[in-house]
Amino acid sequence: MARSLRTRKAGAVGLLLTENLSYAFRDPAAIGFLEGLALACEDAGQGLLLVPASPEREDVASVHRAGVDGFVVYSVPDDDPHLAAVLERPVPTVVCDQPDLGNVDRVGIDDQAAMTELARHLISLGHRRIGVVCMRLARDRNDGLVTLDRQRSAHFHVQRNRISGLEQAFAEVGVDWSTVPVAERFDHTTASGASAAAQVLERDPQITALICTSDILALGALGEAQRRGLRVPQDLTITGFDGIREAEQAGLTTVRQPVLEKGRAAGKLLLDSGERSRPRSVVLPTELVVGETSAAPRGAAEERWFGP
Amino acid sequence: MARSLRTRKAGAVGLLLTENLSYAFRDPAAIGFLEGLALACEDAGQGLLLVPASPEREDVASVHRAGVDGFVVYSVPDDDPHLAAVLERPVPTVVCDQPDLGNVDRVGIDDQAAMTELARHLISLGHRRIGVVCMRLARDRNDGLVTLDRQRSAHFHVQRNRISGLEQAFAEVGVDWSTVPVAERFDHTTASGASAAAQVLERDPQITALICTSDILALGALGEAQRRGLRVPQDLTITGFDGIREAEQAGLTTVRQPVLEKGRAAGKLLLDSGERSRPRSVVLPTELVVGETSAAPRGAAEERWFGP
DNA sequence: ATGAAAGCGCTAACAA
DNA sequence: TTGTTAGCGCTTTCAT
Repeated sequence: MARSLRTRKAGAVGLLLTENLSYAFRDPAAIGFLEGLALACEDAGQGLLLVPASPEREDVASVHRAGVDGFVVYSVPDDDPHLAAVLERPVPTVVCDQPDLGNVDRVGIDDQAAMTELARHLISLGHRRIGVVCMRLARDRNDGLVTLDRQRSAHFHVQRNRISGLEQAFAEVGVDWSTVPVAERFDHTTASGASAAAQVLERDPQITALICTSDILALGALGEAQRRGLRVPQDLTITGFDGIREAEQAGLTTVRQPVLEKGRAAGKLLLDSGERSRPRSVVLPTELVVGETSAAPRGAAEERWFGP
Repeated sequence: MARSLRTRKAGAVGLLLTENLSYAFRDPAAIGFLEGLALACEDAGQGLLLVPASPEREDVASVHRAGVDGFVVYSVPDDDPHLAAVLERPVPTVVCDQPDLGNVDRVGIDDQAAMTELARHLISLGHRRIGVVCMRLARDRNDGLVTLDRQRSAHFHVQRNRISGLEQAFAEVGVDWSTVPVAERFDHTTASGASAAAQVLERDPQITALICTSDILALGALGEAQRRGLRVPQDLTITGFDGIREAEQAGLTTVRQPVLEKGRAAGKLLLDSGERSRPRSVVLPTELVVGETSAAPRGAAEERWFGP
């Protein structure tokens, strides 16, 4: 410690993720991101400190005491006190999946464009009546249907942009977004996906497509559909987001994002000592993956045969 | 840093694993262990520092400079300089899957007994002519068949004990261990499992069972068997070790060990401030999982019908 | 060359 | 209560 104090080097990178620590090893997308970040760290001979910052606790001390030379901030709400604490520290920082803060390096994808592309795929199949299952939108727990206002003021950049990408695409074909049921879940688990899917289907049993903002949620929704005797994709189209291995195995229609590269890019940006003149921004490409869980709704298929 | 220096508390636990850092997020068994460790850390409000210590580098500095209140050492060779460096530091330490060092806390399983149980299962099925695929046995790379001497002087406690459990069980039914081909691989990947399986099968095409010391290796061996047109288990029995999800999905016969509990136990032991009088040792239970990749060899089956 | 001393930024103990 | 000071263990600098 004395050495670090004197040399002003800790030899480690801090990772802030506003989840329980163990989440980093439970969520496949997070694991991929961390593998990439770890790759960058090992190349530079740096350690990787997972900073505890559970969403419940307001305990910012862990950020202050973290012995690190810089921070990577991964997918936290933009009003998170831990994030504010990180930005107060005079060390380089890279934020991931965050809005542009103006003065720090950024890595991310174009969530809105990616979701718009997915929406257009569904629209071209004929879907007009849809439902949405999304992750936590703010720091408070709100396991239920979401008002328009809450959607638009969501503090998670990723969720806000994915939903707004959907809204935009569906607005182009005349869908009134205020009629679209959106169910939010605090915990990112397949159980959440299942219960949220159930909630949306109860609200509007006529939907032909259920769009989930993550693969984990979509896999849960898939289970719920099966439980209800709904065939996918004949009776219901279900889509995810992320492109995790489990989704691929399930044949899920989803958006693939390069999670490992995202982590590696964040690490490189942080550890690349030079070029710290102005904030850099890395936007990685995404890819629509059309699997076996999306198809034309039955009504649309009939329309094609019998005319409108 | 100054705070940590003054209070003599870093607020973090160090994890030493002699692999590239990113391995922690690539190997399912390691991920499970880390999830458990992270659970223990988050309960105590502690961070988790992954200390870089690649097997190639002899760079012990990362251990010295790590700002941590204690170390968990996971599956390193017993002669690893990083381990020695950890033991020199005056902080509590818990070793995992290591031989009894006498003066530090330990968490592990009974590898030898677990492997003996697996061996007895195979023996009862009638297997006598076998081959083995194992992980790295020492710090040097030796991708090839292993001499008896190298097996016995292996520096990885886990591998040494698993192999010796096999030897012991098969010796009881008259198998001369020096005739059993054992292939070692430095990298722990399915590709390694495949190439090692190929090497063993080329050395002795008559073997009826291929015992792998990890599920990852076994999954690779499964692929190699398929490539060679060998049906599993009719033509060849293949077994693994660990009980990872992927193994379960493949129906692999294996030994399940509670990796998450192992991590959690290590963390609890380290963070449990009291009771530091004498070194504690936690041995967790294992369970033989008989899947669909083990069956009686064809010769044995015929013997049963036609008599010896 | 080798050795002594200052100081990194904070906290804990002590003094007022 | 509030204010002051010594010192955590190392490195770096400066003097011998």
